[in-house]
Amino acid sequence: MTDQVSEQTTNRLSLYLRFLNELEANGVRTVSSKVLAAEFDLNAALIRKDLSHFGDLGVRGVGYVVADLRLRLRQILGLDRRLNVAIIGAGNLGFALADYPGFRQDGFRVVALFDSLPDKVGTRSRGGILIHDIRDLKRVAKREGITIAVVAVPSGSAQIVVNTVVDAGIKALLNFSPGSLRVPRDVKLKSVDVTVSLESLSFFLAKG
Amino acid sequence: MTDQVSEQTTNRLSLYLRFLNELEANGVRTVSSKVLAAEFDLNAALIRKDLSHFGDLGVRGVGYVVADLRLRLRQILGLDRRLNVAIIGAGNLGFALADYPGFRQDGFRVVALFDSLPDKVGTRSRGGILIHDIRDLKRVAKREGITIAVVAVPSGSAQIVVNTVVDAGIKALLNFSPGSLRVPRDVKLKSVDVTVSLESLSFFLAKG
DNA sequence: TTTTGTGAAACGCTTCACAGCT
DNA sequence: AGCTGTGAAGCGTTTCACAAAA
Repeated sequence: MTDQVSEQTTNRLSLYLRFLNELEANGVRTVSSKVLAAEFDLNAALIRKDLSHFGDLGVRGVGYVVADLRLRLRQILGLDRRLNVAIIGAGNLGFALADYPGFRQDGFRVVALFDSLPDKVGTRSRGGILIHDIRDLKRVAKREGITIAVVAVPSGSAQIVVNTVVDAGIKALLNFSPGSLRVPRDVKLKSVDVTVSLESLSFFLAKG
Repeated sequence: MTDQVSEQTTNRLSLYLRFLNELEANGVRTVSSKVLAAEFDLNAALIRKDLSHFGDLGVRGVGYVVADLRLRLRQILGLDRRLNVAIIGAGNLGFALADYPGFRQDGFRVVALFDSLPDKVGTRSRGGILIHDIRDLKRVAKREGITIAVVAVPSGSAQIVVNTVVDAGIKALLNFSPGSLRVPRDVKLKSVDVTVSLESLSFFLAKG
């Protein structure tokens, strides 16, 4: 078990977990790979393969016990502990993310905002998150136990900000700035590129 | 040419285009697949394959003429015309996206916000985008020539909103709400799931 | 009988390697 | 000589199909 798990598999584990949360809330006891497959428009064998990476989680003839699988997935995804998140960039997007209620549910806690503008430093988001000076990132990250940084700054300063984050010892980054960014191999960078997504939609429209 | 182009290829075309914009601004005349490959940490053959789907865009012994390739990519991606975008959900994220300056650059124009809350309808975003009643979506979409909708509403109302968007005749959707959504086969739905991204980072941290 | 777990087959994407053009 | 365009090989992911378990 736990050989090498692909990114696509881990992304799907997240989706399964979300659905299991719903099922448990609705009092559903067990669920089969077939039901999961229907929910996500996937092949049932794929779901069984995804889960089989982590041991024999199911029961033949029955399916998966919702409560057990849910707990196990939370463990696998590392959600069975607090994850403290910093948001870099106190612009519109940074504020929106800082106050996004979806995070709290899943064990993520936004504990600090960072910006370089003196006017912003010391003030708070609507939700009450304090804005720190980006120069204090390393110190605050240590003190607050920040393990994930969300980068929401203009593309011009993205690489410098990423370097600062890496230097602060943070190993996991979610980036919203457009453009190519470099990180050391032991650091994980995930990027959300809204322009790329929109242009992909435009391509779809253009080709009929 | 133009057989079946994968999503991954179209996503990369977007990246190439962004870099070509930079190169042209810097007065660079030609670029090779090798240079593009270095910029994006890809294999040069992959870049040539991506581009070869659309005809013989390069010159042997020389590379690609920056200005020509840039124009051709804009055409291929359908960016050689105005693309009018509606944002559904006038919350923090909706506002942030509505006023995001990156869109305007690429030919995307956010022409309307929509919400269901009477207090919001009739007011404007900081950037001046008018908030319409979601019930007027079909009418406004027709009038304004909206071809892309960005869905930024709470997950509970996402499917209903998506149905409304589809009913308004919009064929391309970018969704920011978590959860599975259904659209007809002739409609393209792209989803950005921030929770899935964060959980994927958490998995990375958890496994060391 | 139902449903999992899993080798083997199928598929799709990426890389290799080189012919062909400038 | 340099670089593209591309068939073939390589590789990773998904699907098939079935033995094994409840």
